[in-house]
Amino acid sequence: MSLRHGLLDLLAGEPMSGYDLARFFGASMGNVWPAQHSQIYPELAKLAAEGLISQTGEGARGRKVYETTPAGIDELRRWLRESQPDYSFRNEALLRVFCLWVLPIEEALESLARDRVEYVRHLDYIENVIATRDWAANAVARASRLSIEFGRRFYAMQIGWIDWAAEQIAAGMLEPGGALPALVSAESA
Amino acid sequence: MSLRHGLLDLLAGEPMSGYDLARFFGASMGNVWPAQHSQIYPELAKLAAEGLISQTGEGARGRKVYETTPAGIDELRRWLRESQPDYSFRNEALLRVFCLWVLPIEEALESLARDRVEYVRHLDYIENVIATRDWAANAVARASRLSIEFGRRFYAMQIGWIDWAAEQIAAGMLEPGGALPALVSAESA
DNA sequence: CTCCTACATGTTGGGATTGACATGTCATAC
DNA sequence: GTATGACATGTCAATCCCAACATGTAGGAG
Repeated sequence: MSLRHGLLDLLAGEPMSGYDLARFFGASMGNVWPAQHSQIYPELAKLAAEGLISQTGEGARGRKVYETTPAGIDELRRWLRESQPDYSFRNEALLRVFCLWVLPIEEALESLARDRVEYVRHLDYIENVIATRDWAANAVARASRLSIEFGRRFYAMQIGWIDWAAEQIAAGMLEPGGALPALVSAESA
Repeated sequence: MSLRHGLLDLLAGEPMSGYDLARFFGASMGNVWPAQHSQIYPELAKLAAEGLISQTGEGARGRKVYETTPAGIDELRRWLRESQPDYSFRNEALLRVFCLWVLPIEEALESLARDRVEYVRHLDYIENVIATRDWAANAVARASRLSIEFGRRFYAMQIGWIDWAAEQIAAGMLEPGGALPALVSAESA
């Protein structure tokens, strides 16, 4: 039930169409709550039916522009106040690190190196965004600045962590060392 | 399709039952890939049917102990090699920060303070785990050490970030400042 | 000997999410 | 004029995932 609140937030900051949201998600909120257009359009219809957003404009090619209503803002407020956040998270890249011991050292290092490239790319992008956008424009933009700062620190942290992990592995941390003889796989047989 | 690989990894490290896995998930891998027992049991049945794990023991109360087969290890290896990781992630706590501008400054700060308590708790727990467990025992444990280090840095980073964000907000960053007059909600009317 | 708790494994209904399918419009370049 | 690509909205089937339901066992306390 979080997508709807993300949409309410975005549509409170600036009236937008589903198409805009789908693209905008990729660049901003999509970094903390990804969503495809196939999920966004039905959710917009539901929000509109509940009066939490309203269609305030129409454009070419059937474009529908929505805006969060005062009731929508209140719902956002209610959500923040009355529900406690779910702090759990999924991280597939990290799950892979758990499994890295099944690969030869060289491949494990390559895997981490690929992750590193990804994180550096994110960090560069974020630093560019921070330097380029106008973060004082309105309250929504200012709140976004808080979240994007999280992203900056997050990716910087991950790069540091990858470098540490690679160092550990290079120093022989994952070497079999005689452990787990039962796990010799068909491949190595 | 990541749960299955998490299970393959855990059952390669140590033969376990679904019950063990469900509890173990909460303490280790569950931090990067949460799963309920209602998801674990059917997945174990599927993995067993595919020959990627096999039941190697039986205990009291219908307990079934599974172990990853060599074919399962190979599948783990294939997964790491042939698929690229999905780097996207969901973070509800961060989504909330995006929305924090709808709350009075005081409440926004309280919200961050609650998050901080949570992160400190995680960090303390992780530092205890790092100090207590035997991380040299086997390759699986050594690989886990890499992931838990991520957790340590992740929570430390978040605490630093929260403190920064709270400072920004306290300094008036979210103050309306005349912006967004259209967003006055029913509540403040 | 009974009650309670922890152990242990399942199923089921529903909501969340994705990828593929489907449809139609407008602008521009050729 | 027409082909192409970006714009724009939607649906559908399948999967993922969770909360709740359902069932039964072993051990220990009293």
